[in-house]
Amino acid sequence: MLYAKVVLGLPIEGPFDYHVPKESEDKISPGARVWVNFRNKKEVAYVTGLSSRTAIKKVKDILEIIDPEPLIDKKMFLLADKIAQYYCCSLGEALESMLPEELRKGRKWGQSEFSLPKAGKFALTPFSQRLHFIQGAERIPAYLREIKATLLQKRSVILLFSDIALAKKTAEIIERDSEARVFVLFRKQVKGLSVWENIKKEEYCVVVGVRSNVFAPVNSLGLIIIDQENDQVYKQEQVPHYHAREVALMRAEIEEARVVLGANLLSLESFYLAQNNKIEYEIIPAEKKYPEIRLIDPSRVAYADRKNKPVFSKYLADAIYANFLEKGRTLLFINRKGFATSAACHNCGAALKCPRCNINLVFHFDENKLKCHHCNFKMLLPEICPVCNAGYIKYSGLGTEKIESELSRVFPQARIKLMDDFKGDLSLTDILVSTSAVIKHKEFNFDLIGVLGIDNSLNRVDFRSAEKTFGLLLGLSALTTKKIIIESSNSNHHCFRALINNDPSFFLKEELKERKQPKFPPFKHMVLVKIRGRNLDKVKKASYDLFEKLNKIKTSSLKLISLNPAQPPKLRGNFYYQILIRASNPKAASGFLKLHLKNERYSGIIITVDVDPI
DNA sequence: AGCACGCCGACT
DNA sequence: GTCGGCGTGCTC
Repeated sequence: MLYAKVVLGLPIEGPFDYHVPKESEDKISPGARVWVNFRNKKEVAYVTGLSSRTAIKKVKDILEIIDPEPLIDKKMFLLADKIAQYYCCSLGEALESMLPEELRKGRKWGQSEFSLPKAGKFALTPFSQRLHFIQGAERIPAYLREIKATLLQKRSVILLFSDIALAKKTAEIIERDSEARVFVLFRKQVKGLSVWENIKKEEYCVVVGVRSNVFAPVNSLGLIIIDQENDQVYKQEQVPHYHAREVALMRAEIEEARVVLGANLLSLESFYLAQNNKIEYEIIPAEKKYPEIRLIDPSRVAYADRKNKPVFSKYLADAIYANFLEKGRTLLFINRKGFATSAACHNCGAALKCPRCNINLVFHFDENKLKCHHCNFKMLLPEICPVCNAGYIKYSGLGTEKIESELSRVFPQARIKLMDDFKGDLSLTDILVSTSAVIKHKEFNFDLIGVLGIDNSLNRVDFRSAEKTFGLLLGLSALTTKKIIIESSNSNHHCFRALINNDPSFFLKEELKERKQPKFPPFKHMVLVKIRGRNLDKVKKASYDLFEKLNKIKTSSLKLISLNPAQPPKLRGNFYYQILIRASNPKAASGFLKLHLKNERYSGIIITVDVDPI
């Protein structure tokens, strides 16, 4: 008798034993997909091993073997295993996240006639030589250089970009520059499976795509390049919540490949990695002239219109008008999305921070209190600002929505457009009003950029708010060679000091210092246990119960920090609570959670784990 | 995750 | 008496 051990793409660990029918014994191998009957449903399963015995009494038969040859090789298993351990998911879930949709649904694929050359043994290179960081706007030539060197060794290259359009555009450039086959691969692509098959057939090639392309089925992987690696899109929103950068490092370790991380501004994670491993990072100097940056404190200057709500300062209004008279083009940037979460003094602009965590406090209407979402610190809303002893604290969020109509009122002669209904021709526009969507348009060139409400972005309840804000400002600075006027009451913030001096590395150094004391990433890891359900009382009860239970278990692998309603607390009919955990070692923390969440069952409640949440 | 089994309340 | 609510446990 022969039994197969299989795993499924479900949040249950397994493996499960199935009987291999006599006539199929020589047709099955580990790594193949099979159809099985699992709890009365026909499901795709992945064979992890074979055995002549089983401890299970009622074993079902395998219904059908899908792959005559293994689909998943040893390296894929190793990678899936690392992902499952790090991101606290089952092996089956990790495996499924690596495969294209069609294969997960049991579709057959054309086996490759290509057989790998005798596993070429690559020299074991130390970690620091396998990693390379590139900071600066003109990164493509550096990528081409790295790609060329890798192809020369007849090894494959995987490139990840933050969006599909950029991936396609760069694929064309690479195609022109090199002789190797270049593929574009992404999920939900027409004929995606055939592209996937073709990649498998190539001895070595270049594959360009977005996040999931980190799993491209190339042979002899030599290099993974992640462009704009600080972008949040590399984090997957569904289980398993993997980050392509982390997976790239895992895969590179298995396949002895190099990793190149590029960005206008490196992520704090990468910067920390570089510092810890004493890796010099390559800084590419910009060719464009850097604009003059001017900071205006909106609490200390006159406004364009005193009667109405202050929308923008007189200084900025005058500059826009002067620019208009000279037929210059203005961009007015408003970070519309980042609003109304912090409490700040209306006089001095200071945001109220948690004395323990140094992050912004959140105002809760129901209790009229300020709370820290990290450690549960609470305080009553003070009437007087503790920084300037005057003014009054306001729940912030200026009326930015009305910017466009305000502009039309102040400048009736100007042609004003919103980015949303912008139709590609900048020449007919005097003033463009936009959110961060404008940053993608690297071809834009303004004579003046006004930045409004950036303090809302800086004061957000998120330890990454400064990093995100600086990234935003850096992106804006590439859209002009002349002048940027920023309204902010935080003129001393390292974010602006770095911007004025065009020194991103200064920002990274300062930001790293800020994160050290509160043990924020990249110093420690965060883990979020999310509890969701349709009934708020049940979710609440289950959450408190779970928090208590986890808190009672003695462990050094993690520290429970807080239990709070999630942001947002209600989504698509479900209520969300979350337990925030700090850990030095995500693998150990995941192991702990897997072990102890296994027996935690609450009716109508679903618990998921997000390691390194964004 | 999703589904079956099972034990207590309102009903033709 | 039974239909059906959801709490609990299991999936080879």
